[in-house]
Amino acid sequence: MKFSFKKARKAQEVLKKRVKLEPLKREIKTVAGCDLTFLDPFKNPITGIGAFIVLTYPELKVVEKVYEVAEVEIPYVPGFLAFRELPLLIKAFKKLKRKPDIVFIDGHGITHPRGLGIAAHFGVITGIPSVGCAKKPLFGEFKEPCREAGCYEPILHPKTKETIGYAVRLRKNSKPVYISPGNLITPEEALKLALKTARGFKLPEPTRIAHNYLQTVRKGIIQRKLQELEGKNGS
DNA sequence: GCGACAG
DNA sequence: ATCTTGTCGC
Repeated sequence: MKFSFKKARKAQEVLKKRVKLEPLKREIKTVAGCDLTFLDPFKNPITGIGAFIVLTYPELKVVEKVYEVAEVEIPYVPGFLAFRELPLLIKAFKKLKRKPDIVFIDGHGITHPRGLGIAAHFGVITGIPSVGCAKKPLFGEFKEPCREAGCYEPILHPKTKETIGYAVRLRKNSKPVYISPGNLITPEEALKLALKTARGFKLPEPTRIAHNYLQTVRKGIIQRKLQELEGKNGS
């Protein structure tokens, strides 16, 4: 059965009704970051690797890391990233022994054409508060933040003019990141959390550490494959 | 109709 | 979603 983007769109419209932009209910003690890459990202983006890391908050010390490998079936189409990446990310998430109080996801939360980017989608199906952190804008209107670290500008919904997220500069002269609530958090709380988990890099720590960890895992898997191949050939 | 388009 | 190398700004 072929994947239907028409049905996926319908699913997003239904799930969007379950997004709650309400203040956090619990004190944040742990923050997770996650990321997904492929063994061969540009030539053959099929074998995916998904990773989750858990950090203490506000100290930002790593307390757990997990990863999972699986074939990714659905192609990437802007606006439908969740259908491609969420199945593997959820698999990795289930391996965590300590469930985090909140999760940072690579990609948008509600700053999405149908209000349900991957971070909002994750938050709705897991019931865990989530924040979207994207490296490129997708939806909404905003002004360029000033060049200093900590500068930000609201991202406004084109029709309602409501604040749905923030373009935030976490490092001086770096490109901004695009922060928006996924679920069970307000735009202002998402902004505050992004600023408080920044450590002078372009990306907030949960996202940055998850990305670094995944790079290490990916290189390890490639090395291991090369070693196996070498043993067979006796070269 | 055209351009833009998270990872 | 990657890698490598060089260059530039802070």
